[in-house]
Amino acid sequence: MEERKVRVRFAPSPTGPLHIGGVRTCLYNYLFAKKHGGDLLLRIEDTDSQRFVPGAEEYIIEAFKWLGIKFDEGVGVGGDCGPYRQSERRDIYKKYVQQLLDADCAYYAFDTPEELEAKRQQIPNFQYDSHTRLSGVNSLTLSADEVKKRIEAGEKYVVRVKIQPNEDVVVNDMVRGKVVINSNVLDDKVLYKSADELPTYHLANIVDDHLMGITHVIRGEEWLPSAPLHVLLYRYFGWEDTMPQFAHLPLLLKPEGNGKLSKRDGDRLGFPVFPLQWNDPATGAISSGYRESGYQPEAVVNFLALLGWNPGTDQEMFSMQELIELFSIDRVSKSGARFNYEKGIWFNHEYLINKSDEEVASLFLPILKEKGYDCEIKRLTYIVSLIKERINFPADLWEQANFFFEAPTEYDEKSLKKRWKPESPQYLTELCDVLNGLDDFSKVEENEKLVLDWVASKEYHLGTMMNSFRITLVGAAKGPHIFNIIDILGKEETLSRVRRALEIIK
RNA sequence: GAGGCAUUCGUCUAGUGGUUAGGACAAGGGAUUUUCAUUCCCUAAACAGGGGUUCAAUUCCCCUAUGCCUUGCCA
Repeated sequence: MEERKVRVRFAPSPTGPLHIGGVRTCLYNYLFAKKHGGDLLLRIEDTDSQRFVPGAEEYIIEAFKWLGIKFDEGVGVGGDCGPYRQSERRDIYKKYVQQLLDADCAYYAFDTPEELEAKRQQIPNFQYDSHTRLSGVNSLTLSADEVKKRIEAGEKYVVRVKIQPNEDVVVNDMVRGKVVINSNVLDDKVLYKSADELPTYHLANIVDDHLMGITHVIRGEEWLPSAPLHVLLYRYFGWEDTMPQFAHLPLLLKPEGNGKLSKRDGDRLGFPVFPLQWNDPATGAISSGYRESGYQPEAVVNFLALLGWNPGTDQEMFSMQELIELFSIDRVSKSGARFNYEKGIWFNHEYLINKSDEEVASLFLPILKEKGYDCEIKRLTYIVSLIKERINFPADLWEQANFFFEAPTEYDEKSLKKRWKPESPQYLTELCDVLNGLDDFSKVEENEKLVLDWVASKEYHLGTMMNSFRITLVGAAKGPHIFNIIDILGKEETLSRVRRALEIIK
């Protein structure tokens, strides 16, 4: 077989917001494609007309745009293999369904959902397969005329794949190696439903991957059980020579308890499970997103990349470029990964503190405005430089810096108890005079030396002096270097805060 | 029930037929700091169990257990 250009696809179903596990799947596809100089396509698998949710497609596109994952082809970008929305490919699928029917690899079935449900109730382990298909209402048990009559009368039917019994089907998985399954345990899956004239996932998936020249199918482990069916479908179609290689990724598991990560875990534990905030059009419910929660897209990418893959070194911080260079499917782990969102927070912290003060200041500005304050970017950058290391999210900036904008109106009791001494009022009264004598608060080091020397000459207790001073400015025993604080506050505000505190604190 | 996949510190994971089984997050402790935080250092923490194979198994094989996935006219 000649070397084909790598082409992979991400094929979500527009049934709601994109789950974070889907984001990781797409990321791996992207990394794999770029690593090998190939293409990533976006295909929308909307063959279930029942579950279509408006806005989901736009959401998906916006989410990957935010994350810096670019599609080379597909919905939203175009390409030569379109349309890329399965609902727009009805006619294509019909042709291929017919091919399978003609090859005796599929058959019509008229059993109603109710009849099938009844069988499942009555017969333990019932499945539609080579053992049971002859008891069904289908083109294998009905005469050709009868079948024709029913179809022409508009009776609803489905087309099922006719699985050949008792053959070992081999799936060569890039992550798991050789997986062998006997076709006896496979059932005659529905390939096509006349009700909406659409194929099911299995058929559409194989036809599209083939037509779109997909070389590697990288998807979640939940697909592994149906991979043998897919292999068989390639065989029945006669496309085995260009069948893509499969890679089934380990699942993302709940942070605690059992099972795979779900939306509810996020609600319960307080972290997002979606890349962007999602406002459910039907219920009006709002689900939080990584973007709106203040995560940096680079942090999300980095975090997700390491959940199920690692380069085999101790390095943990990776740019997208590095990930592309280092990524390889054989370093993908086989077992499910618990979703450890605390590590995600750590990544966000790292990315935030690695940003320049100016960048972080620009993240702070809108938050500040929301609080009703404005600030010169230069001054804000200065403030940010003092508190940047303390934050995990941009929103934390306010908590760390609010006292720069709002004078304390009350004073933390614990701090007072520990740091406010009987001599504090006198100390501070005298300190005011000293501060008043300073000509420029921006001379941080110089001022500090002057004040410290003064304290030493008076033989005052430095800790009491400075901590009391801090409480009057901040309202508690916390915050960055005090001479930076008064530099930002300015002489007037500094003195007024001290004086006011002296009146209030008894 | 059936089929499949998996199993190294609490979590994400590295790793090897002979290692003090490594790193990170989280946890605990300490140092630094005029406060808080940061930073730095330290500590505790794992090869699911049982059989083989082998001089030697966490590593290879088998069994068991456990977990997960699938079992829809959803994807």
